[in-house]
Amino acid sequence: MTQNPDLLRGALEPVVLELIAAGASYGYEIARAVEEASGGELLAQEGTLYPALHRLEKRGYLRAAWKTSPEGRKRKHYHLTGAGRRYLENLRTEWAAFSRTVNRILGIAHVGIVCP
Amino acid sequence: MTQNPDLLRGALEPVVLELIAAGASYGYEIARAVEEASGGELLAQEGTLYPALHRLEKRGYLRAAWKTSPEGRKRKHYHLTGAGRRYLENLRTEWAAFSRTVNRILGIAHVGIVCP
DNA sequence: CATAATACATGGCGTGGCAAGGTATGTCAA
DNA sequence: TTGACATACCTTGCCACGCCATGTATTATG
Repeated sequence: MTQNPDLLRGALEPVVLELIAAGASYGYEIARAVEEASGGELLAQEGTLYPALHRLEKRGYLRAAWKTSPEGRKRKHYHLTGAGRRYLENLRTEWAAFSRTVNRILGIAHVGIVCP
Repeated sequence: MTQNPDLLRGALEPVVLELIAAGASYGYEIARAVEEASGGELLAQEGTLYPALHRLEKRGYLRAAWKTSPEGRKRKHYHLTGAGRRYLENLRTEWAAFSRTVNRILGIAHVGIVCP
């Protein structure tokens, strides 16, 4: 697991938004999705994730709604707004360019189409 | 140019160390090297770079020596220590794993050997 | 002689991850 | 039943660090 907090700072937003776009809906589920999607490499601590969701909501990229699960648990469900989808697309582009640049400088394998 | 400070946080150290390992030596030169190596994508502001160099020196990854250029300017030249080389290698590995994971989640092109 | 480029440095601001702690409910085994 | 555990939300304080602004010198240039 990556234990350097500074790495997560640049990637948490796009990852969270991406997973919500992919169907993860409420906080606890999103936290699990981050772990699972990263093969345990990424960990979104609760004290990190919940404030992040609130920020994204406040900025208009997410909308939230309280619902009750079949088992009777209250959950706050998030979904992307239109602005959120556009923002995610921007973050994706930004991250792709950035990681490509850093990889190149660090001499890490080229980002490219994998041989068929 | 990436204008998101949070991205730089996770990558500044490895990039700076890498460029010093590649021959960049003093602050001003390193700042230029960051710009040039990234094709203008990355920018190490002086208020960011100098403290970063001081931190790396304090942690024992860099050693510094004042010299005077042929034109008579004072420059603080840095070079990697043994620990610095090992640290850079760790950072490289960490970054490679991290960026690979995030790229996969964001659905960005696979990292792999480019077709010959 | 003024302006720009070179070269170093620092202080205050704001952001945000993390540790720690808090509240509440459902499930399940002993 | 009770106690432990998973689920599910939240917040506060700490600290690290990038950025902006500013300061100080020296050399080069027009």
